[in-house]
Amino acid sequence: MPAPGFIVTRRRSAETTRAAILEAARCRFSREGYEGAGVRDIAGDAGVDAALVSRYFGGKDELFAAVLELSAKPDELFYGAPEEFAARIAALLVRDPQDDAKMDCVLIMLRSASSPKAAAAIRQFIEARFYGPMVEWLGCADATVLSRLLGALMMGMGVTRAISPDLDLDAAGREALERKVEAILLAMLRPNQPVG
Amino acid sequence: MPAPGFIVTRRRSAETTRAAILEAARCRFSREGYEGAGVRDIAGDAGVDAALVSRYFGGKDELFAAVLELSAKPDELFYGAPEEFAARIAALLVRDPQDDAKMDCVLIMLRSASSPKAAAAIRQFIEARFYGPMVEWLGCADATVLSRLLGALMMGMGVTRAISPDLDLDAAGREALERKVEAILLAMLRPNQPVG
DNA sequence: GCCGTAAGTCAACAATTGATGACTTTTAAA
DNA sequence: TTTAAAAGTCATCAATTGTTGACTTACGGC
Repeated sequence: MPAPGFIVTRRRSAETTRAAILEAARCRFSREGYEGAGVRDIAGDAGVDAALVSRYFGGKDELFAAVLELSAKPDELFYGAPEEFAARIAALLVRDPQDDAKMDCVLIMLRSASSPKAAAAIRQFIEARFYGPMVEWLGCADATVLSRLLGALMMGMGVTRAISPDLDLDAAGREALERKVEAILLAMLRPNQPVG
Repeated sequence: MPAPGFIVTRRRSAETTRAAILEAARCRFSREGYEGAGVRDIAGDAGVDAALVSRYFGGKDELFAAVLELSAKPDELFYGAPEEFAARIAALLVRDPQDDAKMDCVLIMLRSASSPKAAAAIRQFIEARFYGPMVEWLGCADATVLSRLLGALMMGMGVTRAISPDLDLDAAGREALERKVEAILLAMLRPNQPVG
């Protein structure tokens, strides 16, 4: 806490502010999408001038691509045995707080999918960093087809929670939904077993 | 085809142009979302001046709400026995052309969910015209919870096809995916039967 | 045929957007 | 301490947004 009359100011460092902009952009993009998030808002959150965004990243497009690259952590999603995967992802989709960074890439994708400017970056990112690792983890013959099904449920839950974070359910309802999501995920991975 | 020197012009009618604006707006909103679709674009598609949008509907917000109200045809989605429902919806989600009006409400919802301006209208619409009829059709005890699961898969497929209409699959892959979606839908509705 | 009114057009508005170049401040090496 | 480059700020640009008011055109009852 500085004495009265003094102000706290961050030490000037290109790397630090670059990271601050990236973090603020990740937050804004995941909440408001590519179109909705303004460069001034992002810069404001990062505590820097809006001009620095264009300076450091070349433009909003490149910033968006950089955020996608940053928030791409598929190894945090696709691993483990089917049972463990189903339980973990179900908890992530239903229970986890919305601002959890793990789901950010999904949120960013779906919130920006309708923007023509972001579409190119989105498509490339999805294929390389979402479906790709998913298919590799699945490993089975129809992995590509199956990945669309899995991805749809994950993105769909993302949309649903984006619209209303508590899913318009009480605690018991969310608990029940988490069980259902877990069962369905497992059913997708093991098509020959009952869901119940 | 009019002779050279003559132009075709629509007969002046408030009702007709109102409908034309609504149709153009439905199309644009479902493709570009609330923020992405401009009033000038919509008016251009409808073949009228942009000023008429504000004139007839009061503003972009009200136009959006009117489009939601227009494209709300839940009775075209939620009916039939589980087997028939699963087959029909699977075809709709995987096979149908993207510009089919039946899925427009889903597309509009997900493409505009991130816009604060449209969020209020979206939430109200979803509850009243999507989850409501779905829960009523389901009829079972945990219908509300189940509706979130069903809705998530439907919206997720919508997002997926919004990003790449052909799902990045060949014809055989789409056929296989449609079977999988059908099986999963049925599994959601009948949790005690195997998926295979 | 005339004319009031509804329907449509046009120009312009204020606000916001992303981006740029000139300028000032800080930093760290010499 | 000096100084040159890096880092940050500011004012401003051009484009686009939704919206409004004044104007012009076309329709239908008299």
